[in-house]
Amino acid sequence: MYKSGFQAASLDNILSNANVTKGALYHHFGSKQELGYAVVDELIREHILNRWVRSLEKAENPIDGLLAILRAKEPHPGFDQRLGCPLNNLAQEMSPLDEGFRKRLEGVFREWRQGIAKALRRGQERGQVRSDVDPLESADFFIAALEGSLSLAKNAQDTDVFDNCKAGLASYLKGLRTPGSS
Amino acid sequence: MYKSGFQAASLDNILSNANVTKGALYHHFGSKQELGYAVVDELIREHILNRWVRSLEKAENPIDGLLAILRAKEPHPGFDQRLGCPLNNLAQEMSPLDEGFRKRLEGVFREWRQGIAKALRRGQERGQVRSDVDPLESADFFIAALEGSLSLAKNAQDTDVFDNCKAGLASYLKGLRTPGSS
DNA sequence: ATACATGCATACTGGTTGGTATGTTATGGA
DNA sequence: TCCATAACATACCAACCAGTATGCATGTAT
Repeated sequence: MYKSGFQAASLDNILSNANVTKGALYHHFGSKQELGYAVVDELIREHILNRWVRSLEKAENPIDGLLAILRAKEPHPGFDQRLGCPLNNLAQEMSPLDEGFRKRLEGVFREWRQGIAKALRRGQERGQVRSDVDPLESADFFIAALEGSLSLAKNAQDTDVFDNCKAGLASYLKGLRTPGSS
Repeated sequence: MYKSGFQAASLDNILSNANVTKGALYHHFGSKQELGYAVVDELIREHILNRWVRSLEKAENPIDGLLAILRAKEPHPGFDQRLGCPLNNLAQEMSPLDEGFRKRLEGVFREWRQGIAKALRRGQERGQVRSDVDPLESADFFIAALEGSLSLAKNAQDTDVFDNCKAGLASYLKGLRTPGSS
């Protein structure tokens, strides 16, 4: 139940949905908190790395790569558009309350950011990305704008808002290209 | 306690922090939910309207107005930077769970968006904003990027991230200006 | 002064939560 | 085959939650 948030999702609910009993859970995890940490480390982090970092390492052009991920933003199991981004959801909820969560989630954000920045830097070396672009700054802004777009879309339930935001994101990315390169 | 979220903030806690007893609360509100609705309608909505809509109506140049609000984003009582934006916090938490919350919060977002779009349109009439800009699209993207920036900053506890995002936001806004106008 | 409603305080309740104690089954080594 | 341990299941508990019942002031109209 990553619809109602971590705190509001009761263990009994989680357990019955997963067809697991409480004994089994507490045999593997010491507390609900530990379970949450494992979800961050093994599910959310893996998803971000797969989708944004590893995929960009193979891309020939970072900007085309980012645009492609953006376009394909729908079809991923368990990542419903109307429920927002699990990484940001958890971060918003738990960061002010639990330093362990905050540190883990911050780490994921940092890996994400570094992955994009690295790809942009490679793009600069290849002459695909404008040389006056600060890769880290652009990565931060891109992630912020994307997460914000997902947040608004989650709230609005209206595709218009998200389409507008996606258009804005796409044109931001295109503005990073070296002028005249496609 | 708008640090722990609406659900996690227990009534007993809220009441003791406000030096109010349960009898007094339930004399004025029928439920915790009603109290939450009132907070949205009378505190959060008012704040957004004051800061973003009414202030832009008076501005001579919408882009300068937005930049000024952005620069002054700190000193407002009750709106701690490290706790994020109350509007977005509540929206993230409650929108998927309570349609009443969602509708109210969506309304606030819509008024915000319309306020910015209207200001941009006025700027276009005055030749301050590029005429090929879609005001609604730009307003959506700006709000999304801003909320995303606040989210990341809340999580990172690191001013660098927010500074990067603010720089991105500012340069986005400046890109909306009519070329050669200031 | 009395009657009555409004505004507030306090004590309590039924239900839910994370967590635990204890019991049962499966597994694998000797 | 036997037994120790890991893997699970079930029943229970104390703490906490939103909400309520009841009591007590205070103000006001008659």
